[in-house]
Amino acid sequence: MHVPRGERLTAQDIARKVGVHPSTVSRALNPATRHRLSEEVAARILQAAAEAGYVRNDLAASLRTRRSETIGVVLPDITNPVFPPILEGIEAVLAAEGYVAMVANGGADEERQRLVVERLLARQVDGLILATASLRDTIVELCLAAQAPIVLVNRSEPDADHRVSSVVSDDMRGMKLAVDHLVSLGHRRIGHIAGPQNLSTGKGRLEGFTAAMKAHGLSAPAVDVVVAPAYARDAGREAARRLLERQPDLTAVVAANDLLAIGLYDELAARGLSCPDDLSVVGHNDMPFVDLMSPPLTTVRIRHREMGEQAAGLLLRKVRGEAEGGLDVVLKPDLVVRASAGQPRQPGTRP
Amino acid sequence: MHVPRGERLTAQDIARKVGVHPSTVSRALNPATRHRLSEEVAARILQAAAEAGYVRNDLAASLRTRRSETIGVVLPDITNPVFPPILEGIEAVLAAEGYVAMVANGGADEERQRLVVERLLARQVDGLILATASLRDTIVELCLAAQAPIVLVNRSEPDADHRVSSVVSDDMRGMKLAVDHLVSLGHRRIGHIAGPQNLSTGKGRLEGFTAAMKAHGLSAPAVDVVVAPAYARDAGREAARRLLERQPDLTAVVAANDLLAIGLYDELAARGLSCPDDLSVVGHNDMPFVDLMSPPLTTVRIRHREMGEQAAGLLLRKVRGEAEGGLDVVLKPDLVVRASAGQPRQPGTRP
DNA sequence: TTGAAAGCGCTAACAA
DNA sequence: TTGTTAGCGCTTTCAA
Repeated sequence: MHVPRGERLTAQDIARKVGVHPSTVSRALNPATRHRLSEEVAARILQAAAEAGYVRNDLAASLRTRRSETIGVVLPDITNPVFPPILEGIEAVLAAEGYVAMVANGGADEERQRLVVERLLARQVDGLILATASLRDTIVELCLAAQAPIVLVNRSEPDADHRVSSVVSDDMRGMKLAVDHLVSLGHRRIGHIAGPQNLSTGKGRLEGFTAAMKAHGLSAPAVDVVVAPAYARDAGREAARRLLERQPDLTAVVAANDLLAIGLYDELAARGLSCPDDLSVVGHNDMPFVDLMSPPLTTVRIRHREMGEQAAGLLLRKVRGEAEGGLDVVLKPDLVVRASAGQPRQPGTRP
Repeated sequence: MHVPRGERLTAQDIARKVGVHPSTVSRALNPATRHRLSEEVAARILQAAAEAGYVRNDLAASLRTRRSETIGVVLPDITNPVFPPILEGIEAVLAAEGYVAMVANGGADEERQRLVVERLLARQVDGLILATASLRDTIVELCLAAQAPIVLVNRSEPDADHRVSSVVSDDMRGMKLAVDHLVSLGHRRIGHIAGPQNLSTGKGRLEGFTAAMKAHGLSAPAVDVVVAPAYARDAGREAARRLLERQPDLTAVVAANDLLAIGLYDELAARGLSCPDDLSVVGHNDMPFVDLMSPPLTTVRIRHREMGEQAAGLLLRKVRGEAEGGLDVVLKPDLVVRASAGQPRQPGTRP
């Protein structure tokens, strides 16, 4: 065991210094109770505390008040480019309210996620923001059982019983934007590289794609869908390979995610095919720097920072008892037109 | 004020259930003291705790033990692509040791950073990892005064008195790799878009660039340096504009950072110039997806995840009193050759 | 091997 | 307006 470092000053020390009782110090330091003190005493305490460099022990305060002003954030993978802006949004809102974020990378493994959430709960977080992956998992159950306020971000619970709140993008609309754009360019044979079907975004976007195609009177075999097992570049490439083999007639593909679109780029390059001349591509997310790729990716933009802000705001309201039950926030995505989707190649030709 | 949610079980509750004293429960739950108990009692306690779903209140334990097993991580900007892998590395090492990370976005503002660090200190973090920006700031002083163990990551303290430890990349070597590569391609007139000179990476890389050029017998006016005020795309573009105006003879530019290199790409595109035909470009960091840009960026790779791992490991050793004073870890970078640097254009020509 | 007692530093009900 | 008292839930001597 290590030796604890230099003793810190306590409210007792300040009290002694000023000649008041510790509870008076506590009252002076808390803006909400300060007015119950004479201005003169409050001022003397504040000054003495500042002079001595006193810093309150928030742990002790939390133990007493049962509020830690700490929020747990569980991510599956911080290196996935969608999460940093979400985290930034969360952090900004929390900081403005005096809260801090305890961030834990849960990974994809359910068991490890359980552990992470339990550890956060043991640290008495006031609530949790879950950006974890799987659609119906035990983590939500765990939090619910612990009566911890939670908000899901970038995913939602499938069941309509609205036990939990979530902040998501409108995937139906997103896919409609993508498909409408391609159809307006003249495409009729459009494929979809879908995301994992155990994720709400994977399922929702597939649904949105199908609905949008149907709205244009388009259906199989003009349509083909392949499911990628993960939102990852290599999974996208592998899915693209299967899709292009199965349906060489396709003139355009909508990917459920920019990473998958990049995998599709890889496969096109490997086949010596050109985008958009041989195949038009539309992604989803508008993650950073996709405007710099060759060709710049046309994609559906999700405002991730705002997602994080909304999630943190919603959670804080729950923590304070101002919001109850399952309240969903749905953000509107936009289409960002760049250069990866163009007119279809000559009808009937195959690349 | 919100109503505290459902009461949680305490060690007392478990003690009552099993018919032992709370301190016995504590001993059973702690693997380090469990052996001092009869196996039978320990087993009964463990089972009762598991059955009842007991979760220890870590806050109370921390208050008593003066160890929070929590590490504060201060970042200037989580959306900067270098930080997610660093954070991932930190988080992985901490998690393996039972620690969690409290992450706070400090921003660039010193005052706000102070606040953030103070808040973390108040929460009794056992130590801090600072990835914050400025070279000589008050934040380090603040931590030192509070006697909090700290490790700097991706920056170091300039003064050689080695008060603090840091984990950095070997920028001298990184710039040498970049310059050697360009020189071997035939370049003689090479410019540098330097990073902010109040950051150790900005300063170090400029130094490395100058030294590497000198080693080849190259100096002004074959050399020109322009300083970007921030590691950002637009700052890079603006710096590139100044550099290209001032020195149209340059055939190659080394950027102190990939973001700056991207800004340079932007400026080249705006001028209708081609990379690498008109100008060769080498970046620094190898951030995700620069291999997908057009042209794929030749750059110096830094192993950011490992930086995070090393920083966390080093800090944990300090927290445990196993490491003292200023211990620096320097990681070796590599050159990743892609397509943004080629042979120089015809000598004497200007693009 | 287990229990008893004390206290980490703070806040909040209650008293004065 | 301020002090007194008690206790948040845990761990850790000390004693048995």
